[in-house]
Amino acid sequence: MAPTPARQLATASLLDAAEALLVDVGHAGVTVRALAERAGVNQGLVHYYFGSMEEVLLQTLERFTDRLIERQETMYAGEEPFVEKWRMAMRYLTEDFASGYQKVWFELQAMAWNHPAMRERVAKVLHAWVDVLRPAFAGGLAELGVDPDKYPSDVVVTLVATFNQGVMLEQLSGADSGHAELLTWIDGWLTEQERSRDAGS
Amino acid sequence: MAPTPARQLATASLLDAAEALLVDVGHAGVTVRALAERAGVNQGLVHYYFGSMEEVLLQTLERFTDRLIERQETMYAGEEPFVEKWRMAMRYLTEDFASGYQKVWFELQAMAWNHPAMRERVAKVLHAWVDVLRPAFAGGLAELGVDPDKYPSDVVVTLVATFNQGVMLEQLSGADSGHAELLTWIDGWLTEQERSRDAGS
DNA sequence: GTCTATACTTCGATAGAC
DNA sequence: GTCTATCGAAGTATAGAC
Repeated sequence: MAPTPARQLATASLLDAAEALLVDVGHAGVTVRALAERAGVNQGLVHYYFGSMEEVLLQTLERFTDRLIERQETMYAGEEPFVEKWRMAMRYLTEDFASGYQKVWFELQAMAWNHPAMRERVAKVLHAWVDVLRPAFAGGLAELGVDPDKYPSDVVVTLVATFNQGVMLEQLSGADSGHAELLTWIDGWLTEQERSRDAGS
Repeated sequence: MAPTPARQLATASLLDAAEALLVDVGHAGVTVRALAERAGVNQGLVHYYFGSMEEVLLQTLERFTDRLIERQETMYAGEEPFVEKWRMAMRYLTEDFASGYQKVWFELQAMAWNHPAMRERVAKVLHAWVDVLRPAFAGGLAELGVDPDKYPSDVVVTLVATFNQGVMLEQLSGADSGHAELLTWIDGWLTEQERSRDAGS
């Protein structure tokens, strides 16, 4: 369909509303009626523009994960030193992301567990994440003087990516297993690596 | 109510059926009708014994997490050396647990994100997990000769607990970020620690 | 305790006026 | 494109026979 202004406005509002509902009441609460009310559009338009609720949810996942990947790429694309990027990513994980995106992301993942097409998309996002980390860490760890035989960059990347999912999940599930202390420890470890590298050069 | 044989049989069957449905179709598919059919009991009995669907789900969470905690405690309670326990836990995580419990556990967590009482219970389980790991790692890492100033046991515990959740989640979401390689690496690291400890004694 | 029948609600989806 | 009205399916829960 042509992206007429009306269409553009209505679909964007509905997708925004879908995300808002995921945050507030979870994916079970994303119904045609709730969606339309939240977006301030008529119920009939949900089917007029999307055809079905499933399509709304698929496009919500699509749009949201596009942004997720883009944000991740931007974070590691700058010219700052590697350690700064890592620190920024950790801060982002526990601050901005924790305050909303997190819930959207996990509700979408939960839907995907029982929906093959969504599942495939989620898997793609997780892989894309790792693909962004891989080159950044390969260069960054080497620059920090981390021994690649002792701590292979790909192993560290897997650990970091998996750990990230774990942190988000535990934040969402309401458990603090000591993440603040751990992230502080990582921060200290990074500082020490920098120090010993600078002293050695 | 008294735990009559009939009651015992029906409730256990229904809770078993609830777990089976969580695995097969997710928590949205756990309905009164599906539950009764799967358990082979009459629909009316669901309300007769539990009063409401919500109560069924609460008790499903309760019973399942009791088992989760118990299993975790058993795993670290034996007389085997610490490294053996850790290895066993890693194997359990990627083999037995991955083949069914995982889905139940995450569907229950997903329900809990939008349900305060369930959320509290999930948080308690995650904390109980860490509480089991803490003393085991405190003793185990020291015995392995890991420097507690460089790698504080509590930091390692947080990392392991959070990483575990991440592994389970990524397995469920269909992404292999390289967990096999990472777990192999950890295994090798443990072997090396053992070697250098034995050489030093 | 067990079972059937049914009341009541809410869901996704569609038809048709405007 | 927008809106109202409504259909049919599926959900929880309950009443009452057995």
